[in-house]
Amino acid sequence: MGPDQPISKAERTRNMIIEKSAVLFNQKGYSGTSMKDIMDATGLSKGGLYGNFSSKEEVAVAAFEKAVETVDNEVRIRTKVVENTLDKLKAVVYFYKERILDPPVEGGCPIQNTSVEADDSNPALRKRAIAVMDDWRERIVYTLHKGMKRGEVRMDVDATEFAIRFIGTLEGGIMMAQLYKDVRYFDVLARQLIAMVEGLRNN
Amino acid sequence: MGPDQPISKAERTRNMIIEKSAVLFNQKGYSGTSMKDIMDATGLSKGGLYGNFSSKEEVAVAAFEKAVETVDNEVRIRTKVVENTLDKLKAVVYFYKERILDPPVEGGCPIQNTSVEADDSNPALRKRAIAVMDDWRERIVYTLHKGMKRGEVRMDVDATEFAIRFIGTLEGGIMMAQLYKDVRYFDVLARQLIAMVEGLRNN
DNA sequence: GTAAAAAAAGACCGAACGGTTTATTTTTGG
DNA sequence: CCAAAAATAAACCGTTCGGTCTTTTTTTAC
Repeated sequence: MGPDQPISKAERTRNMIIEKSAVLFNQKGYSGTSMKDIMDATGLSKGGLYGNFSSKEEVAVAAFEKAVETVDNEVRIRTKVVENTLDKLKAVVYFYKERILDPPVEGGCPIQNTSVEADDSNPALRKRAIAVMDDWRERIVYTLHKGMKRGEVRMDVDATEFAIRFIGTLEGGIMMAQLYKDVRYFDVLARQLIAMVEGLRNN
Repeated sequence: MGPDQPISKAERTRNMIIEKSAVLFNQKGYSGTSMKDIMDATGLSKGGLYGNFSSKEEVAVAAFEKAVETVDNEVRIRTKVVENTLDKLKAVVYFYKERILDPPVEGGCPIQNTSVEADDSNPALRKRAIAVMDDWRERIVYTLHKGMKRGEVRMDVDATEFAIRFIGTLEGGIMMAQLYKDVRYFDVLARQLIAMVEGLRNN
């Protein structure tokens, strides 16, 4: 790491706005969150907000990416501490299982929230959601390919197909658990996921 | 069927409002849909709307139940024409596969849309979403139990657990396909679902 | 056909919406 | 410490929000 250059007031304020609004957008959605909500959450005035962002949508996009980064960082902490490919995938499942009712960003999975709201109505947000989803999928694909090289994962596995199944099943479980506010709905899908991961094992 | 009693103008108008607004709410969500949107879609004025409903939320609740009913009717057409329990479950999967990009109600799965938006912010809608989800799950449980009596389904299957897995996986696939607007993402989860259904078979 | 009842139109309400502008304060680099 | 620059406050903009109320039109039952 180089020497940390001084961070301007503007930059710090901008980050604060993003952090606070990320929670709002994740809980109440894009349409459900007003600039007034963000003013209240940040303690800033209209001028303070529009001096740092040029529109509500720009805040929302930055907030979405911040929310994703926040979740991602927490997941990585858990996957980093295990070596085996299968354990890394299981760690993701266990992470969500533990945090489903106390998520890194209040409101649940930002990808899910943004996808479902933006798919029909907000092209800018939808585009970001797709990019994040692509990233996630490709990271799983990469993990699986590495696992094959290490001899931990069967060679006949379709990595992309597995990644889509993994993410889809996980998100379905998140959706149900969020609706009922009951982790047991996620648990059912989590068992399925663990079985899927075990199915990768190279015997 | 008995003689159809005359339907009052009010009742017809009310149904029309519900049908038109169901599409709007399913596409744009509760916060994203305004009474003006509903006025434009129905061709009615404020007076016409508030003469039939007392609030936006009341319209949204009726619209949600209508949307669910619409999807449900179409699914039933497909499940009714097959006899075997496993075929009935597969018919559900095939139905979504065919209609994922041209859904019965524009905007996708109303349960998903309503669940994800309402879980944090709209208790009335969330309550309805839970009720509908409960119904769906219990119907699958009932189907499985009937399948067991008929000797088509293995007796050691946990029906409730299967139903949750089935719905969760399906909804995960719907979410991904809706985001990408690409049925192939659903197809991956659909294959998983078919395999799950086959796993029920009593050999 | 007519009168009562029901339904719908449309003007109207205050509040909230996203966004702009100007004035003031705070930060910044010398 | 100071002046220029940057950041923020706050008044203000036109529009839209959900909802009400009065008037007009349409439906209904006789």
